[in-house]
Amino acid sequence: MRKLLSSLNPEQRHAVMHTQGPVLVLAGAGSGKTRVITVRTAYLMSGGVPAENILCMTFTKKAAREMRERLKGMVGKDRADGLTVCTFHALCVQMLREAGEKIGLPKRFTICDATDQITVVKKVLRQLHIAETSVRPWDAKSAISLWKNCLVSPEQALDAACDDREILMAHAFEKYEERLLHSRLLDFDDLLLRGLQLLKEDKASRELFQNRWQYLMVDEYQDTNAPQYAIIQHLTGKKRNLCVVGDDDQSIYGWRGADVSKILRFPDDFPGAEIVRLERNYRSTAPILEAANRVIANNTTRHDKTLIPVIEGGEKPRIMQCDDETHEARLICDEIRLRVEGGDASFGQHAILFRTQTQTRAFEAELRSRGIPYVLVGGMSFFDRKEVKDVLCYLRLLANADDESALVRILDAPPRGVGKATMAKAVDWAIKHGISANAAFQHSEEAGIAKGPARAYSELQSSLEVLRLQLEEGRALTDVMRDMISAVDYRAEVERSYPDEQEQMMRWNAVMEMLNFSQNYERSCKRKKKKPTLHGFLEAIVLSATEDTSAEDASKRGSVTLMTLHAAKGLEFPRVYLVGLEEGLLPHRRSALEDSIPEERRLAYVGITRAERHLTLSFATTRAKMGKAKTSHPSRFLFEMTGKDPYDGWVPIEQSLGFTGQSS
DNA sequence: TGTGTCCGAGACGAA
DNA sequence: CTCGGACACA
Repeated sequence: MRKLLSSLNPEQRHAVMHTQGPVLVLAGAGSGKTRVITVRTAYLMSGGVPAENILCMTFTKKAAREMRERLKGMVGKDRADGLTVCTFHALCVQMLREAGEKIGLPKRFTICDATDQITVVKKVLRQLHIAETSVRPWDAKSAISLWKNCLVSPEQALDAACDDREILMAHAFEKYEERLLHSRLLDFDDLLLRGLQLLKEDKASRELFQNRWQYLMVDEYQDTNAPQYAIIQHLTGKKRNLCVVGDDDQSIYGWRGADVSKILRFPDDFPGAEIVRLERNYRSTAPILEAANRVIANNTTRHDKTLIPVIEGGEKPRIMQCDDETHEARLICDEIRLRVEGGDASFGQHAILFRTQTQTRAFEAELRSRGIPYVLVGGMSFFDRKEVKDVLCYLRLLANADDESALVRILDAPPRGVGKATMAKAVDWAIKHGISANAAFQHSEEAGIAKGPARAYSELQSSLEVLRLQLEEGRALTDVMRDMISAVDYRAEVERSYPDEQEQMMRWNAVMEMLNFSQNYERSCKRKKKKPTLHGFLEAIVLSATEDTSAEDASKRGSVTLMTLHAAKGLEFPRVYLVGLEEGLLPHRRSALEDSIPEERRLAYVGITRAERHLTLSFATTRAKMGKAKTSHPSRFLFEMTGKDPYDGWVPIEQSLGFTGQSS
């Protein structure tokens, strides 16, 4: 422990050793904020605080995983296992599973993801006779989510609506909530809202959890939104043992209702709070920090601070001009391969960061064709595959027969004689009577559902019912799942949809891979002496808390990391490629309309400050949009960074390859 | 009423 | 290029 403490600077040490009462750590990127949390946790434990009484909260699962890894290294695996290190959402699920019935939550709710939200939104838009051309489902989903994350009710949203579009979306919001309720679904935002409701309304639960988690730590506090903030308030009991760390320059979740002012208000919320500032950057070289400082200085409303480098020397960031996204990917992948083959670096030291998920495609193709190992973070690429989603939806239906959005998805995969006309009738009737579509099928005749489809539907449900009973009797999840796949004849769907035999094989392999997942889940439950349940399995997947991280991390160590800037926050890599620095992409096209250029700038800042030694910024002069090549212009952030026209300062492609630059 | 195919519009970020 | 909706056919 002494060794850990002596590795900190005086300010960090102060924050670590100030264990009683509220502490605010305000600091720039790379100044060791997260280190404060982890060492503080170890310090608390060395002082006799049981691991079970410590709660560390993060915003992304990646950050949670990373933090847990670091803690394992400090206090050992066994003691780290007792700690609660998770995202706000995972925390809420835990609380709700334990005590959700206290606030009247249905016992068997299912969590739904963004795709399901869109499904539900589409349905309510149709119900309200709103054309999808006037209100795009995706936009309505975002608006609803933002409302919920700002603790705005449908009524309040309607009151505050100032144009037709907002009125329509507010109406959709109201219906959306109804539909979710009847499907026994909770979306991600509900997890926070219900978690908060539980803490607020049920005194016993509140005291239970306050007592359990006597020491709270929150990473990236600048990203807390209203429900998360209120959850922290309620969990922090009279003892007020709360330590938050954050940086206003890294606030990148405005679209999720995060409010930077909360970090500034902390001393008012928690009078007597100890405030610690960390200003020295231990992560990056001076030239990289200079670029970061220059960009972020263009934001006007911020705490004026400059990152002070500890590491001296180092090479300047490079700017790379490319013809198009394929060229960009090719150059970067070639360079990575050269570096690794030359013994200069390992694959695991490289990260490729981008603004949008669609940018992954070109990189994945190039990496794969070179046989370079890579890990795609956050994109859930495996779970996004159609066949995997289908299987998951069957599982959801198994867990919750009322789950409408799962039902819609698999009803005709494979076709079984009940199609969308029937489904529409069932849903109409369900909406009219305030019940689920599943319940409406029980009243087929009244709902005007023809005999044939009605029978086909009940055949589906009864074959699922058999499996449900088997689960209740304790049959292993993986076995039930295997039977389910054959009971619904999913193989037929794979064969029907993909005439190409090789593709068929790949798709079917992915389905089989799901069985491995459930087996791993069962195994990890056994390790933790928990009972494996279908609900638990689905939650592990939707929250991506799949405990099989050791395998993932092992492979990651030797792999290039591909991720969005949002996912990259809190992480660091020796060699970073920040790609697609173009107007319309970073800053994103939408940000101009929403008046959120400063947030885009912070996003760029986050990207730059991930780099430890080498930073490469790239832009393409043309980029394919919707299958067509469009001209792109270099990002204003490149201009801000260099103080001159990007075209003037870029490193020619020839030089960016090979080993022309000095290496430190 | 269910299924197959063609065509047209379409992309932000995380849990 | 990739999804989902409309439309034609069974």
